[in-house]
Amino acid sequence: MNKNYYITTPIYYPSAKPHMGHAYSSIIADFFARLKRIQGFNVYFLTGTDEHGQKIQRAAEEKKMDPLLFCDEISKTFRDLSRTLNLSNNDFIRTTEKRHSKSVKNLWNILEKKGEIYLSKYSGWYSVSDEAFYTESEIEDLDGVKMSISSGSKVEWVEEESYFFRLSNWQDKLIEFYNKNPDFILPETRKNEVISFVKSGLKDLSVSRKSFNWGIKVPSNKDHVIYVWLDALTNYLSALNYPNENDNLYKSFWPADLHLIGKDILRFHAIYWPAFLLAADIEPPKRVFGHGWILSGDEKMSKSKGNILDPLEIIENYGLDPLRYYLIKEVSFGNDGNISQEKLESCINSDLANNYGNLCQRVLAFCDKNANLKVPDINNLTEDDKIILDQYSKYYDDLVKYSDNQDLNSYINFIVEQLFSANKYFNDQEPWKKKNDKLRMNTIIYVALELIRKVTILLYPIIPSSSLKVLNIFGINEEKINFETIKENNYLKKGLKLNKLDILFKKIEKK
RNA sequence: GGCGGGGUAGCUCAGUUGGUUAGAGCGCGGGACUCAUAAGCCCGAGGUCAGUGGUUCGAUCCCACUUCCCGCUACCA
Repeated sequence: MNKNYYITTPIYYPSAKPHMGHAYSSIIADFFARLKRIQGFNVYFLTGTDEHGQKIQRAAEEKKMDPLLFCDEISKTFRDLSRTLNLSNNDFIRTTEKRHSKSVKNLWNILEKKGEIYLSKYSGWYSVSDEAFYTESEIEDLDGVKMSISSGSKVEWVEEESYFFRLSNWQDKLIEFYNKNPDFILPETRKNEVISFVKSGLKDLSVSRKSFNWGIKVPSNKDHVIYVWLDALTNYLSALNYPNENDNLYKSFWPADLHLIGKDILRFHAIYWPAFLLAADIEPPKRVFGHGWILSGDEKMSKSKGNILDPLEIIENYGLDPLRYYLIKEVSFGNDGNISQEKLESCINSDLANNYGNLCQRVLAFCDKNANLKVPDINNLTEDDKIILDQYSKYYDDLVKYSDNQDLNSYINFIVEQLFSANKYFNDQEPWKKKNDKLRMNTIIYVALELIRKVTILLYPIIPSSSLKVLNIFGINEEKINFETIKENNYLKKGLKLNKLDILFKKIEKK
């Protein structure tokens, strides 16, 4: 059985500072990376920055900066964000690195040698900011300025020699590939879009530019730089030391298990990328998941509307784990999600402080007062005890299935249910009325501690640092977290001295 | 214009391979308790499951049409 798992975020385009969308992609990817790790997988989790292209070149020129120095600066803000988000990434790749250009050139050479790339001429309306050509019908004239109708960005007439990738040859093979791999594109609705686009006919794709030079040079023709998307997508290979196919990383982790991306870059990942790879005789990734956008009050966040929720500000004010929890819980994964500060606060108070945090607190405090803060010796388990403890083994296979299907919402719904029932259990058993029945009281404490241990393991991928604080009371550190142990009902050994636990999540005072 | 997804409680969303009283969380009203971050637990109010028609013994779920929202895509200009 292959126990390796390779997951990637998009590499971010550093023309602007990080926003909530970047944070969301990264947090979700980190969730799956951590979840797979505690399930025993050897996980390779990659993120990074995409730094070539005309947009970057112009932005650097405006600041009178060397483009690489310009990228250094902004790439660093993304690297910092990874740390702020507590990402467990194994690598951070930049497309300006040598290992990357080597990899891209190699892929290019293979494609050229196989006749998949040819030199021709392109003319058309080009938008620098969109990095896309538009047909006459896709642009409009506003006061003498030509604009793209769809994106509203300025286009200019470009006529230049360009290399083309024979995408048109791959139409049928792509359809065949999608049919053979029905879960290659998720969610389903995105897959439908891609397939209908491919079926409507693919044109050869321009894969080089002569009009600027901030990029990787075409090996056989220094007048051209390689199209940013062919460049960028290859990062997923470069990080594994491609083209060294004998390298351990490459052998272990390619093809990628999951490219997690936003729906806006689906076409590149679900059409161009597998086409490039198939053409180069490289196995395509196993899955591309296009998640939705994070919206603020039903609208895309924008400066003019003043509804921007800046991830750094939110984290500063509320903490990282609450943001992670909120985004994972409240956004219906795959769909766009509306977020707001009010909802975040309500989520922190109800779910994290009152439900989970208080559960830990009440059980620990009770154990402290009545069992010297040690795992107590227990009596026989009652039916009630067993039923609640066994929920985890009962739904174990489902939980694994949710992990493999990126069914984030079912996964967290299970957790929330368990939190409610753990609180209910403690309530119904009324251990504070069992002063005359120490054994029963101890058993209730024991069961409650086990429940906290189990649910906290499930919570770890969502709120890693808070979960670790809780697992620490049992002496479980990050390396020891094992998903399978949620099936055990007697993991905690009697007499184990428990560590104290501070308040996990402070409630937000209502204004 | 074509294709796809969707319109379910005040809000955010589940769900139903068609079957007796349609679910959760939050919010709201009431109750009993006290180990706990005045947390937790119990009970309740609240929905013509977008509209109309059809198939069926029976439709929120299937079909047709209408309407609104979203995504992908085309054409005309």
